[in-house]
Amino acid sequence: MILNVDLAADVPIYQQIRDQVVEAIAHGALTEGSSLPPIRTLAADFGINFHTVNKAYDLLRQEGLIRLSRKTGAVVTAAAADQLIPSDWTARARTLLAEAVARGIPADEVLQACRTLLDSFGTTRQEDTQ
Amino acid sequence: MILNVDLAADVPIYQQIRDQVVEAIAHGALTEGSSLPPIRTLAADFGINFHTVNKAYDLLRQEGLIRLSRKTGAVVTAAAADQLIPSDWTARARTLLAEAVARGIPADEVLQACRTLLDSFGTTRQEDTQ
DNA sequence: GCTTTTGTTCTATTAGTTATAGAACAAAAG
DNA sequence: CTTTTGTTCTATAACTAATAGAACAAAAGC
Repeated sequence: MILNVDLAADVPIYQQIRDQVVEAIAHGALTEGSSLPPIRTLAADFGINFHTVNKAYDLLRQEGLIRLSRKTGAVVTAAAADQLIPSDWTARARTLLAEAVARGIPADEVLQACRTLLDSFGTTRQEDTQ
Repeated sequence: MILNVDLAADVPIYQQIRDQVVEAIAHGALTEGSSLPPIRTLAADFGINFHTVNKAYDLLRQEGLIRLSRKTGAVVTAAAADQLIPSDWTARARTLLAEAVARGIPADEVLQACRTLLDSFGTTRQEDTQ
């Protein structure tokens, strides 16, 4: 699990941590039962305050992606199978896809870019650790 | 052009305005040369401050989607053909798609949702105003 | 010419967010 | 009993979002 934070980016640090954990779960780099580092450890590694890491973990807990407890720390939960796509996700996707189309990028290119990204998530799972 | 703002939403008002204009351009409801309402008019319609609308329009101008001038107001610019997908767009798409996959939604369902959204952008253009 | 309309720019204030800091608590492992 | 861990509290500084008011400048319309 390699995380990076960019203190100068316009994305908040706690959001960057949250996003990278989400991507690691999608890639299969983090699976059910995987442990995340203790908040104080991760904060020390990044040279940031532990409250910032705590905020990122708390957000992931609210989203149901990890569970938190004393001593066992932060553990990735099982993804419930056959989930429905939440309407707020669709709304955010609509805005993001519209942005590309409004800029003049052909719809089929946008869809291909999505396909490529989704394909990249399937390539780092247990069976084919490359 | 019908715009709506939700004062209680966690998305900033100026961002909501910007997003809806982007989606209107993607749908073809706004095309090259279309005029947006004057900032004071739009602000009065929503019951918000004109500086907030000004911020949204300024953002759209920075993105190259509209051009602003006194008296002609805000006008939608032509989308440059054959644009490349910007890397920051890909990064945001990666995070959004990863979020769906991490929640247990199958990749093919996510891709189908993207396809459906992209298809919906093509249905309101000049040739087939339904 | 004068008024109106329009975007633009300036200062200012209030409320909320982000990140930091320090202290303390509580549960559980060793 | 100590250490490790998440959790909770107060506090502060810097930044963002939204509002408010004033004023400016260019161009249209009369």
